[in-house]
Amino acid sequence: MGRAGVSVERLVAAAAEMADEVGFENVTLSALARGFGVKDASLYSHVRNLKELRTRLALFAGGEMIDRIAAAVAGRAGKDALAAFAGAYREYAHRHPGRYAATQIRIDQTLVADSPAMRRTAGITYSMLRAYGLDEPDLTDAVRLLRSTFHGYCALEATGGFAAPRDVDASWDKAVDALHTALTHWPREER
Amino acid sequence: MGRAGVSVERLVAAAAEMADEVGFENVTLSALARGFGVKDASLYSHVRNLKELRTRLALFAGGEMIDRIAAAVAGRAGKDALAAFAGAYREYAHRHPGRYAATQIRIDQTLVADSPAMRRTAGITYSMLRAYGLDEPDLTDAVRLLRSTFHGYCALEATGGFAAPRDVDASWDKAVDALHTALTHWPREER
DNA sequence: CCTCCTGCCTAGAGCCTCTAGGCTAGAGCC
DNA sequence: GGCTCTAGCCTAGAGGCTCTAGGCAGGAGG
Repeated sequence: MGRAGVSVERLVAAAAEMADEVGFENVTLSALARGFGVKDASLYSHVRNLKELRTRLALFAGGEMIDRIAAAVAGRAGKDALAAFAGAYREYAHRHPGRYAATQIRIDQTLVADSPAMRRTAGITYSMLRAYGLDEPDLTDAVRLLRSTFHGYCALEATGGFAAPRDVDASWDKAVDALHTALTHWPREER
Repeated sequence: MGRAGVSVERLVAAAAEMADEVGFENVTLSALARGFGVKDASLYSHVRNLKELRTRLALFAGGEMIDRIAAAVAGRAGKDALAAFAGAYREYAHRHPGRYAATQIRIDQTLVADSPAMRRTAGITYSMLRAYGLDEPDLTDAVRLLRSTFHGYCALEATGGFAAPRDVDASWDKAVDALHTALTHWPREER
C-alpha cells in the first residue's frame, strides 16, 4: 500500500474545498482523512491539531481573498475603487462561503501581524481611503466602518438575515453608495 | 432521588448562561445535563435535539436584546435615537457574547417571521428611520446598512479583528456619526 | 549497504449526540 | 383509597469526533 502523499498544503487545499461545501464548522479531520484514504491519526503528523488546521486555512483564505480584491482595485481610485473593493469582497464571500468564514475566526494576533496577506490588506485599504482626504485617527475609524459594513452584510446574507423581498444586490449597491457619501462628508470635530 | 425539575425554560436559561461563559459553540447538552445533575439522555424529553435548543436560545436572546434596545430608544428621535439604538445593541453584544452569537445563527424563516421579537425589531428600526424621510425601497436598504454595520462591528470586535491601537469606543462613535450623515445625505436616484 | 526519518499504521481514551426501551412518582379520576 | 396515565428520569448502546502513544516499513542520504 503506497503512501497517500498528504502534505500540509494539500491538507489545507482539501479543507478549503470542504469548507465551501459543508461549512467551515463542519470541516473535520476525520472526513479529510477519509478523503485522502488515510486514517485520521495520520493527519496529526502534518498538522498539530484541528485548531492549527483552521488557522492555516484562515491565512490561506485571507491571502486568496486579498489577491482578488487587489486585482479588482488596481488602477481605480475614489468611488470606483471603493465599489471594486466592495464587489470583489462580496463576490469572494459568496463564492467561497466556507473559506470566508475561516477568515473571521479569532487568530493569535502575533501570527496575524506578520502575515503578508494582512499587511497587504491594510495597505490596499488605507491607500484606497487616502483619496477621501482623511488623516488619523479618522483613517482607522473609516477602515473599521468599511470592514464592519462589508463583513456584516455578507454575514447576515449568509445566515439568511435579509428576508425582505427587496433585491439584496440593489441594497448592497446602495450601501456602498451610502458609505461613499459618508466618507466624502466625514464627520469632523467642530470647534 | 427526587426529580431535578428540568423544563425547557430552565434549559434555555442555563444554556444562555453557559453560552456567555464558554461561547455559543461550546454549549453542550452533556454539560447542561451535568449542571442539572441529570443524565444527558434525559434532556431529550425536553428538547428535540441540540439544534432545537440553539434556535430556542436564539429566539430568547433576540427577544431580550430588542427589549433593551426598545427601552434605550424610547422617547428619542433622529440622531439621538440612532445613537441610543447603536449603544444598546453593542452593549448587549458585549455583555452577552454567547447570546449575541446565538442571534446570528441561521433559523428557519417561517419560525423567525412569526416570532414577536422579530416583528418588534423591525417595527422599532423602521420607525426610527422614518425620521430621515426615506421611503421604500430606500428604507429597507437603510435598515440593512445599519444592521450590517452594527453586526459587523461587534463581530469583528469579538474575534479580535481591530488590532490597531485606536480606541474601539471612539471608532464606534465615529461610525454611528458616519451612518447618521449617510442617512441624512441618502443617495437618491438622480434623473 | 546501512541508517534514519518520514509517512503511515493500530490501539485506545475521552467527549459528544442521539435512539430505544424501561421504571417510578405523582396527578387526576372513579 | 385504589387505578391509570404520563412526565421525568434512568440504563444501554451506537456512532462520530479529537488526540496521544507507540510501532513498522520504505525511500533517501551517508
